[in-house]
Amino acid sequence: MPPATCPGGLLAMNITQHTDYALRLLMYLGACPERRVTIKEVAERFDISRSHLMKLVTELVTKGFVDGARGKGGGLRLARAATRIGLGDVVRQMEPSFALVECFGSGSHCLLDPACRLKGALASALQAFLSELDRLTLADLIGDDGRLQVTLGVPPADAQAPRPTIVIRPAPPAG
Amino acid sequence: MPPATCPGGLLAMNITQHTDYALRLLMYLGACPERRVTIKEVAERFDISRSHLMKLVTELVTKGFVDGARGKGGGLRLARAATRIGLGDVVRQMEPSFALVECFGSGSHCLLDPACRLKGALASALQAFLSELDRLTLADLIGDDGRLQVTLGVPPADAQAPRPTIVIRPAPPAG
DNA sequence: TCAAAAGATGCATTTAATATGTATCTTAAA
DNA sequence: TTTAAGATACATATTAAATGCATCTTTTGA
Repeated sequence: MPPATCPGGLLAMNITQHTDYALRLLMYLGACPERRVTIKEVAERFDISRSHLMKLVTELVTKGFVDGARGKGGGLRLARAATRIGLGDVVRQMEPSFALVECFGSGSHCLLDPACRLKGALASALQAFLSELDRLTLADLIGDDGRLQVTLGVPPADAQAPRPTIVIRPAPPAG
Repeated sequence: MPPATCPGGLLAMNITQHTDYALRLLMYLGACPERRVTIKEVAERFDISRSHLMKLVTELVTKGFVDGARGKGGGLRLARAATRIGLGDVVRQMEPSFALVECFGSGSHCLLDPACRLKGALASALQAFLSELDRLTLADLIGDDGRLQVTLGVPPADAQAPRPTIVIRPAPPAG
């Protein structure tokens, strides 16, 4: 008799820092919709490596969440309005294993196998998880009271990126 | 200004093989409630290493799901009826990061921080996940039609462990 | 009381996923 | 045509998960 293992194992349910940062980046971009934000800026703000963030950005661009522009004056911005970016979609796209849940729905052969009631149970729980996220969009995370901008430390909407050529620093960096 | 990171990162939502096997083991034990099952038997049946399974068993015993007996004639069985083992509880106990969700409920300081609306959103989604699992017990996974026994390849209820050493055991102390 | 069967414990190793870093290339605006 | 940006590719480091091995303890039954 073959071992009673389930082919392919169970659900690899996993929200990694990858998705974590993806959502934060989207929040950051949504918090300053009037300009393009550079990867460098976000990397410093989030205190993660630029190259690391770069991969994430590339992925978000590929998947249609972010619009990136190269060259001088380039940078990132949301590819569409924050109200049209569903949290469930982001998670599903960033964590490929989550998208697999769909195949557990009706019609899957695994539900017919009594040993796979376990899979079915976990799959429906995962559906509940995603459904809850589907109720929210990026706009819900951002809010409209400007408090997120303060927390993230993004410059207010009217202050353009201050890039003075002649800098006078009265207080030397005490570090 | 300090980096806009969230202390402790986000939720590390993660169902590992650890929990996977834990649930399967419990299903196996629930499928043959009339006898003690040895770790060796289950390890062979699931085709995983004995030592690996051993650690899992120790944990399940510590957490009160499994009753293990040492010595000759020892083995494992469920610590209580399958109807009284909730799937949500198992997941919460086996994946410590899941239990942390509770602290995101009302009263947590993080919900007051607008930047942490993200945490709140994920936390409520995770609650939905666990609530869905809370609706089921181990008994629901096992069923009562004996099909799981066939799938797992456990001996049927009336056929005692075939160890023909010419032992005549009229009524083994089932407690 | 001793031997064998079982679980318990501790540690070392392997493996795989994540995360990070470096270098180079491409694009586009000033 | 220089410079500021993102894109790509590859190498490395870090960490968690999984596995394996050796040894100890408990308990039963001969």
